[in-house]
Amino acid sequence: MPLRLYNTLSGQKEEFRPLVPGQVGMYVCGVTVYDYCHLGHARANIVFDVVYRYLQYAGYRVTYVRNYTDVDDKIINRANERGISSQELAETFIRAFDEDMAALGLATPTHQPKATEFIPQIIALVEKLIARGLAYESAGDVYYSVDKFAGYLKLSKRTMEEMQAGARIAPGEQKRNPMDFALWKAAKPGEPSWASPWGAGRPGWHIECSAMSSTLLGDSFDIHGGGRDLIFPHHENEIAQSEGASGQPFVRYWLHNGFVNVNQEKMSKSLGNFFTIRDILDKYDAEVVRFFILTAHYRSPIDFADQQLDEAGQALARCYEALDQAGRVSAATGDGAVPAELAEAVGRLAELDSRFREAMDDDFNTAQAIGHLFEGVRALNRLLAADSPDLAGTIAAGRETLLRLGEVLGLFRSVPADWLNRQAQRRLAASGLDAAAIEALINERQAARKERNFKRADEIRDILVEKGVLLLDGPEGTSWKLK
RNA sequence: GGCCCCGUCGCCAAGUGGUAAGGCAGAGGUCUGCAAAACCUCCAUCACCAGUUCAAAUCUGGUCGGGGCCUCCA
Repeated sequence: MPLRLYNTLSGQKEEFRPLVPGQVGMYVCGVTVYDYCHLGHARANIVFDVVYRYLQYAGYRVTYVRNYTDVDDKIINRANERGISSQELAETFIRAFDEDMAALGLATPTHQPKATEFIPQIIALVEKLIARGLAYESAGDVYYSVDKFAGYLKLSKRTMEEMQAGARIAPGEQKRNPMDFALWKAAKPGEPSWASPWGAGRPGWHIECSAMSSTLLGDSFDIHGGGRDLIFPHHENEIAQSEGASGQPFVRYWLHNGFVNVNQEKMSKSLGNFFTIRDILDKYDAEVVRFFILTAHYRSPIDFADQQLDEAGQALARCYEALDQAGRVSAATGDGAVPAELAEAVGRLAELDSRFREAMDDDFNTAQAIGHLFEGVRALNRLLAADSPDLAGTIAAGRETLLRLGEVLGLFRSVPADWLNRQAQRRLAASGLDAAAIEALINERQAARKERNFKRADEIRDILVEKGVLLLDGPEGTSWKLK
């Protein structure tokens, strides 16, 4: 079954046919580096990380470009507030972004260009747009003349009339049409600037992406991604710039991820209801965050709530428990015979890869793919419960499959026992309980059990249960975990 | 105001014409001295109304409810 993906441009799912068979060029709008990233950035980047991983798993050679926009009004303003240079500010937050993405387990893109490294290409692009009559200079600024580009608003599917209401001309701007947008801004005192044919200045917002994508991927490429909120104006303007300059179709497939909501409302800086990635990773395991994000389809909104993250942690633990158990099964010694009642479970595991691909081929339906992984986990647990040496080979193969598919989603990448242990530590720290005191009670209970004083043993269990501590009696003694 | 999206079990969430995946929580059972984990069994007719169709959660119209975009934003 071919890969199908939802193209914002056409408004429907389409079969994916890359420009060059077997290869994919993909550009994702990164961040404007003026602050720490929030959960919304985490979602966008995780979603496209999975797209990147899956395309590779499906056999494509992928060139993945994710940019840093490191020159912009917001950066300049923030830098001025802090009394540092915008370059210094940008570098600080580029570093922070890199750390956050690494913490979330993202694969590194093929290229991570910075806008300020592409100033010559940006200037050349603006010159080309002027030469083609699509842009005009006005008092040191250069604006894109949107009514000269026939395809304008084809991505956001609006009309100029609909947009006019919200269009504004900011003080100091010399636009012919309120909808025109700046390609180049004349330098004001104290701003970073570069020499250009129109005097000292700096790029406008959208142009850097057109310049970087065409340089690194060509005038036409396969996939362009970003958050929904970038559809207008950012991506619309990119299309106008890139297609206006090259005369070629810019992007074949536009992919946009949905928002992260908090209490049913969009999380955004203007509403002040955002959580930074750092805030979240302080409280939750990075893989739990990734898992949570991938349990919803990428185009749907997701509502962030503690309860959801806790449940995601429980669910992920179920996977790691099974992987841990499966990893402990010693090498096959039997003849590999499968009892009839386990044939279904074995079949599940055998089909897992194709089911997973089927889900992912349907517009990267990670929610469904994860559903299949859980069926795999159950099947694996069934085989483990049978406790038969004959099944060791099958269990090992099933475990390998789960790990391989998990890797495509960026999941199951820890040593299971380590992950489970880390979770336990994290919860213990959060609970404020004293591990030594718990251990002491466990020792007392062990002594009681030895004397077959089950009354006292159960009392101790009850005491600990009340504190949220569960005792686990195993062949190698008693361990414990938090409820 | 214009345009658009959504409303599926207690919670989360797939499914977009052929009779409801999965996770969490819950109930019963197996296992266990007792527990936990695991396994087995059970647990929804898809906001409402009216249509189209042999057949609708899935299509059409309407009602109610929630959200987004139109301005910087993943």
